[in-house]
Amino acid sequence: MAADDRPTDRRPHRRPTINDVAAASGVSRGTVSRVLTGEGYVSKDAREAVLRAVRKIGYVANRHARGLATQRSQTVAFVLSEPQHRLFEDPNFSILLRECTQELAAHDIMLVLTVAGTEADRKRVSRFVSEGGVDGTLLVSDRAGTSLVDELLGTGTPLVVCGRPLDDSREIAYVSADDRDGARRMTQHLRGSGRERIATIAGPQDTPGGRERLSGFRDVLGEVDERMIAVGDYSRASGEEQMLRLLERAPGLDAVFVASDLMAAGALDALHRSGRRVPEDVAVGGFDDSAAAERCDPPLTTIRQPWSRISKEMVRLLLGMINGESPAGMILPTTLVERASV
Amino acid sequence: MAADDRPTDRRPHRRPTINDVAAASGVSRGTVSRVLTGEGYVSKDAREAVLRAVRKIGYVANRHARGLATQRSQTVAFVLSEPQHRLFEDPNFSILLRECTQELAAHDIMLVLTVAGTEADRKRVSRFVSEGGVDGTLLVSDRAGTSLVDELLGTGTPLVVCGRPLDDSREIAYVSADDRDGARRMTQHLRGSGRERIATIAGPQDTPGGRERLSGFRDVLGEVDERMIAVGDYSRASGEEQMLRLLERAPGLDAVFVASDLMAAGALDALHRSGRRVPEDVAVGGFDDSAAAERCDPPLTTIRQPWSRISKEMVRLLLGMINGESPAGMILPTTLVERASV
DNA sequence: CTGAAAGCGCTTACAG
DNA sequence: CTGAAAGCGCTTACAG
Repeated sequence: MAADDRPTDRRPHRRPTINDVAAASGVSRGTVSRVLTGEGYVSKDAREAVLRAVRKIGYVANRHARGLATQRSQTVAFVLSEPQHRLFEDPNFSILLRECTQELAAHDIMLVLTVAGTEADRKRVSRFVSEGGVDGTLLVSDRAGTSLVDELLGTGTPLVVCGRPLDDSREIAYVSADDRDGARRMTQHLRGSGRERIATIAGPQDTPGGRERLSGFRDVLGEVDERMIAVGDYSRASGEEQMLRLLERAPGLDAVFVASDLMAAGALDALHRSGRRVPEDVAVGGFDDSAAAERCDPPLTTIRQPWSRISKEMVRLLLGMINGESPAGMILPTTLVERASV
Repeated sequence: MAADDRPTDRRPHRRPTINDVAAASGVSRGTVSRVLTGEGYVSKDAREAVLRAVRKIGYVANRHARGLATQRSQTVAFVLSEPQHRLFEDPNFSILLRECTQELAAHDIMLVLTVAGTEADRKRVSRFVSEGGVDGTLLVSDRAGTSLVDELLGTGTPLVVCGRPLDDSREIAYVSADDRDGARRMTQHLRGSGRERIATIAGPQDTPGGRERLSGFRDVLGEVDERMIAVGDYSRASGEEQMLRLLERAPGLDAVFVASDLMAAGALDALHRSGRRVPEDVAVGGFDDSAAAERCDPPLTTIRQPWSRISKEMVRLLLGMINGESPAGMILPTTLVERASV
């Protein structure tokens, strides 16, 4: 490559440092730092001179230098341990991410998202955290049982999990919707609408949500015929599939509680195809109140998770832990959203 | 809060440093660093002693210290400047993200994602980049005209944009599918199927893709009746809406090239509702080959963008620039995917 | 209110 | 092949 093949200003021109600011404003480095961090007393004159110099030379503090000196990165990781496609399917993640970003921004903390779908990803993420890249991490995962939680915990950095950890033997901070109570509510609602043969399509039984929602269902109905219980994997396709199985095993069912809206959408397809009218022949209750719920035909009666509140509490807990507080678990109430499927 | 309210090991126990490793392995700090970075010569004995010590005391290098010394963060940002919901709607982003993560991982570089939907977000992201938080950034945005590009460019850190920048007056690196040629291909395909009254629902005209695809359409048809041209905003709803407008203005149309699959899905709804059969009465061609394309009824004939290749080239360009190479633009070919809607 | 100095934990020529 | 030392760019007691 010829020398003049490279454009004029490609050479890595030196960024201004705090020394440049000090020189330009006629004060010491210490004083510059004090006005920038807002710590300690600085005279009005000095402050103004510094600020002017900063603006003039376009100074921005070096993140590594600051991090090294303060032992803080002012950054928090939002890690998604789900296989990636789920992130993009589930609108809940979107809300969670937005809310957490805003909440942290209010504390002048940067939020970076990392995806840890594969084992290699997980390794990289926990190394990133160990290295002090972030002050804490928010973990979003249904499979809280994976090694990631352990690795993250092992780094010694504060961790808050979204959703109830499967293994609660350790002292781990989390925020979760009250899945069990939500499931109870919906089941009661179905029964309250006069239904008597209520089935369920539960979520995966290796996830806390999957288990809790099934427990809630059982809480209300007591002893239930096992043929009325099917288990899906939260995907739309599995909702369809399991609905067909239920119809085969219990053609007379008149209601079904489906543990996620996405599966419920699949179940609706199956019901339509089998000639059932919803809600006339079969009532359908979902869970999540995702965007898909409204678009269903008929619009889905479902359980809303308080995502906004969940995000806020996650951030609050994490910031607390970063400042030395001990971890805690929080369970937040859900609400029933009535539409037309029951 | 009582003193014993805090659990036993909450105090921020000091992390081992390179000095601890040096002490434990009986060599100097310099030597430890050499084995860790892989630079310079180190005797086999020394290397093994160091590695043993590292493992024993669980040493992980401090990211800030290393970053300060090397002036590199070994991290790249993946910034999404779209309003967030789009990320979660568009499966293309998912692919792009996964591929970029993998590609960078091969170079031992961490990828962090940040969302810059609001103006405040954009400010925070560019500050993050200015501070040296990352060595370069991959920007995913259709509205490459926003201030974000300028701000990012202004930081002096390497930047590669996904999609062709609207304003190409600056020397900016980008990778894009050949939108114009893709649109040409599809239009030709529609004409090749015997259609004679071909309309289009274009994308937003303030996006490069929106413009290019319309240009491609025009390239093939030459002078076209402006009533055959509608403009949507890439959303499903707008596809439906614009299709209805087209049908009103040109009831005799027998084909429509829709600039995105999502809009095409909306257009299909409108066509069905108006009693048109697809493809018998009206042929529909999409763009993107998103997951939705296959699920359409009928499955959508569309243009596939080479996302995997795009990701690879973006990373390659970025790493090159980080190492001093000059920016470049790349345009990659698309392919026609035939399904049942034409 | 402010300067001088030590320190954060690494890397990297430079001698040897 | 390896140690001693300087340096990366900040922050923060400590004097004054």
